[in-house]
Amino acid sequence: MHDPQEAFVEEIEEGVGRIMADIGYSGEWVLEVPPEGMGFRALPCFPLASALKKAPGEIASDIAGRYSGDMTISETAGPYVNFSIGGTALGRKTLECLEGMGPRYGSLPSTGMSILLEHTSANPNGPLHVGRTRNPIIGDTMARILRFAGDDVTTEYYVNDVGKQVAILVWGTDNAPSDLPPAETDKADHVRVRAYQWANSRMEDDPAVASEIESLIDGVEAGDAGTISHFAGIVKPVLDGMLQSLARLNITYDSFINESQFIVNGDVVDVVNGLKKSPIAAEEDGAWFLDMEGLVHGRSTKFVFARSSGTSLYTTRDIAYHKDKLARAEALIDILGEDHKLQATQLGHALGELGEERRPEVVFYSFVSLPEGKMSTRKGVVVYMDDLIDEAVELAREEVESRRPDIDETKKAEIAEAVGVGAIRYNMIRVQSEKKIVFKWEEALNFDGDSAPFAQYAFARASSIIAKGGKDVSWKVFEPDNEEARFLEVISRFPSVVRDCAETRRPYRMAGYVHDVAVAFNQFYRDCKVIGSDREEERLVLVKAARTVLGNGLDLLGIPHPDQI
RNA sequence: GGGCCCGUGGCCUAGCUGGAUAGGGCGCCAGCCUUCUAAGCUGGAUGUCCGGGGUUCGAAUCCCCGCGGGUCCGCCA
Repeated sequence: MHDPQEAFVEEIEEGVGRIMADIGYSGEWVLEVPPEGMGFRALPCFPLASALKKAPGEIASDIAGRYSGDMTISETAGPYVNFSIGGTALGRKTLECLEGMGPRYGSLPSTGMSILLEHTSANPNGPLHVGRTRNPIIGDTMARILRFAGDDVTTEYYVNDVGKQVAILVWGTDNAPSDLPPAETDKADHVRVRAYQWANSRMEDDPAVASEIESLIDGVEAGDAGTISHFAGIVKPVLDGMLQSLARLNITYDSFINESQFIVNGDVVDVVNGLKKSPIAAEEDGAWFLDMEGLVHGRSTKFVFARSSGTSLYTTRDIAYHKDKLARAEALIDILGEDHKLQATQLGHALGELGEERRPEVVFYSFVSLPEGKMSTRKGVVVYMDDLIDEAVELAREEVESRRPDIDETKKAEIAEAVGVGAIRYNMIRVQSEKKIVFKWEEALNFDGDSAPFAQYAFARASSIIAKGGKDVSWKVFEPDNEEARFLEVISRFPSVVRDCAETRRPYRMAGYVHDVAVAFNQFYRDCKVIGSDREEERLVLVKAARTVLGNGLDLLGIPHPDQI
């Protein structure tokens, strides 16, 4: 019902399993997806050779000879047994799933698992820059995929409203002269980052400023209500500005939680007291730490959780936050930059010391840098996300202007926005998260090939054919010809790709699949005339299938897909 | 000094639980718009899979040693 490939895979696995028992092989074996044109699944027989004391080729032909299935057939190919699906069974099965699932094709049944996924959580001290964009894009895409794969997901933004960066922002906002260079927009994140940058340079020059900022932090740490609400008043507009930019990328959150909460409600004190009881806890000059000798590597293995001054640390608050999250969901996923790797393992051990069995699962990503080096909001060496979006939308706007002079201005603007935003999201998600990205304008603004516009364009083509068909296309199961079956094979992979992305927590693979579908559809478009052909009704169903899968795939990537582009 | 991640044609990238000719994309060259949107399609050139050892019937994939890049090892966040 959900996955057209499932029944075939099961039949092959059962059949092969029986043969393995018959020939007395109890070792490992796996089915793999063979290269293009060699069937549906393959069984390499090399691993069986030494156990059975026979040549792989001989074993392969033996297994192929013994195999029998209702829907699948086997064939020897040297040391491999290749399994193929007889006739058009896969195509028909795919059409059946499409008919049964309709617009939800690709989604998986509910797992009943509640997942709290924390992402972004950027300090609210200025506009998001391109480097900070990778986190929300990975997080939001992951959330969309997990939901589609049946998990019950809540996304959360942990607002750092009490840290040093924010204190610098607050001091700057309170003390900045009125003649600071004005921002190019009136968005609060852009306006107030000027005060933040100014405060940073003042702090470096003047120790008195540094100590004023320190005392602000102490006020918050002490749980002083006045200081906390003063902070909140300054942070709120900045955070709103950041959220506005994220919303433009179709990224929103189910929940927000303030870091200050854990100071105010006493959770941090509980964590500190709990950790002090740990057998690996120790005191040194009035500060408390966990000695993680043997658990972590580096110059120091001490994990400090209480300062000699008695105030808490970011990491301690983070432990309190994770305990809180653990109480709210069955599983936790955090999206973090690779610079947080050590902290994540320290956090895990600390939770263990507090008697917590579960651990947050972490998806790490490497940084996005500029060709000239690291980005820094403080130094102003940045490409702001807002500027990148504006630039992408503007470029898309010029494209639309020259390609589609026929449509009205509102429509053009809508398409430009969709293409610009899509290009950015696609470009940021398509690469495996552990690879670093060097930001280059020409790549970020690429509208050809392996890009969002490529897939959006295919979607629009599909939409336009259906519109031209003139009537509602209803799903139906029919006998596909060769070209059609080839296309349906790509469509049949969607549910298993969703499962793979969700289970391995690798959202970037969805981008690759969407690209494959667009390529397959473009070929189908070239080879198979739809409107006016004698297979018009059947082919319209395939176009609808393409539109459904492309649409759902783009939704999973958070990329808009207008019907015309 | 130590830990973790990355290193694939000029550029970006998939493949990495070892297996059938290393997939894509950008760029380059040559074609295709009286045919459902050419942001498309077809064909072509371009690869010491960072280097060296090892394990194996077989290594881009596993192990060891290097090299290059990233990142971390604060009573900062």
